[in-house]
Amino acid sequence: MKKVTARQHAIYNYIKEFILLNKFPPTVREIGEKFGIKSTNGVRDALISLEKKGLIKKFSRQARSIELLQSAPSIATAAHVPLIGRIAAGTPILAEENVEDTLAVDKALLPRSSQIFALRVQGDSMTGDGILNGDLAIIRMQKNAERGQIIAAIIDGDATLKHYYPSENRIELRASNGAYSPIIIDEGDSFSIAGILAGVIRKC
Amino acid sequence: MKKVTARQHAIYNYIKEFILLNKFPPTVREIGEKFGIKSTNGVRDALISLEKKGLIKKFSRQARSIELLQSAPSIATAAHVPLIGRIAAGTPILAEENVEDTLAVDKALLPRSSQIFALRVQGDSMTGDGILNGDLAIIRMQKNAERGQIIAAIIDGDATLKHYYPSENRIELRASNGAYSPIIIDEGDSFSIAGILAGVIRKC
DNA sequence: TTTTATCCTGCCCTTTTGTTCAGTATTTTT
DNA sequence: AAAAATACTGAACAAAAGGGCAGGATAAAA
Repeated sequence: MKKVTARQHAIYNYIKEFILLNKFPPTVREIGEKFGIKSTNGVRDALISLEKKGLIKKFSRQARSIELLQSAPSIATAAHVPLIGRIAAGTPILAEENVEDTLAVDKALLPRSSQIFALRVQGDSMTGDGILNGDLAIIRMQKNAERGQIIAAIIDGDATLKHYYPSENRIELRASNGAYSPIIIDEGDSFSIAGILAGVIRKC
Repeated sequence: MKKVTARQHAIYNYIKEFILLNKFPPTVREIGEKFGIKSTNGVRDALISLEKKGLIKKFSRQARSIELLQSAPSIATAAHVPLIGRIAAGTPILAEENVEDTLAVDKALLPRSSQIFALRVQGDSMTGDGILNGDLAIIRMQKNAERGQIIAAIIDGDATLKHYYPSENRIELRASNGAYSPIIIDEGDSFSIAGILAGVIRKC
C-alpha cells in the first residue's frame, strides 16, 4: 500500500471526468464497463485501494456515493456576494429588495466568517484611497468601526464610503479627495454603519 | 403547470443543499424522509413537476441521478484566471511555471472571448489611476495597444503597468504618479506588451 | 362548476447497485 | 523466498432505489 498505481489513477480520472460530465458519480458497474472489468469485485478492489490512499471516499451501501477528496479546487474558490443597490427605507441592508445582483468574488479576497456585500461607488470623493467612481466596494458587515477606517455609512438611506472619525458628541465622515469637506453627523441624525471596506473591484 | 410551488421549491433547495454537502444527489427516499413524505411516489410527483418546469433533469432508472439545471449560476458567473508571478525569461506569459495561483473573478467583470490573466501590482507608480501597491490587475492579453491606454509591459522579464505613449522610434511608458519619470524604450530594448488593463481587484 | 394540477398514501414490482465469498495469476515488498 | 498488495473472474445475494398503479384530498385555474 504505497503509491497509486497507473490503473488506480486511470480509474480515479474516469470518476473525475464522469462527475464533470454528469454531475453525479458513476456506479461500480459503470466503471467496470469502461475498463473492461467483468466483475464488480475487480472495481471494488481498486476503489478500496483508492480509499485507503485517501483519494476518494465511499459511503457504504449507497449508490453513486464516491466522493473525490484530493480535487476540490474547482468551485470552492468563488463566493457569491450580493450587490446592494439603493437601500429602501426601514429595510435591512441584505433585504431582498435591496439586492440588485450577485457578484462572484474569490474567497481568498474575503474575510472569513462574516457577512459580506458589495456596493457600487458613486462619486469621486475617495480617489485618495484609490477608490474611483463606479468601483465595486466589498463591505464586511459590522456595526462599529475604528477611528480612521473606511466605512460604508448609511445616511438617509444612501450608502457612502468615508473615513470614520468619531468624537464626543458627533461623528465626522471624511473624504479622501481634498475637494470634499467632511460630513458632520450630529446626534439624532439618521446614520448607521453598514460595515467596513474589505476590498475594491473595478472594471476598466 | 405554471409556477413552482413552495413545496417544490423546498424540495429543489434540499436537493441543492444535499449536493453541496455530499457532492452527489439524494435518492427519492432520502428526499421523502426529509419532508415526511411516506410514499416514494409523493416525491416522484414533485420531481416530475420540477422536471417539467425545467428546474431539474432526471435520468430514468438511475440511482442519484437528479441534475440541477437552473442553478448553474453558481459556477457560471465565476471564471478562473491565472495569477502570474515572475515571468521566467523566454517563456510565454501563461506558461505553467509563471502561474502563481488562480483567482476567481466574476465573468461580468471580464471581456468575453479573450485570454485574461492577473498580475500583482508592485509599487505606487499608478496611484493616479486608483491602482495601489498590492492590487491585482486584471489584464486582457493583446499585443498592441492604443495611445494612452494602461498596458502591462514586459521589460526584462518583469511586468509593469504604465500608460502607453508610442512615437516614431521609441515608446514612452508613463506613470500616473507625478513622482515617477517616464520610462523610455528605444528600439532594440527588451520590451513587449502583455496586454491592457481590464480591471483591478484590491483586498483591504 | 368542472377541470386540472398538486401532494399525498400504500403496496408491489423490477432494476440497479453495492457487497461478499471463493478463487487465480501477477507483481511488488519485505 | 515468503508475505502482501494488485488486479482480476464468476457466481450469488441483499439492500437500495426508481417506477407504476390505484386511488384520495385539496387547491388553483378555466
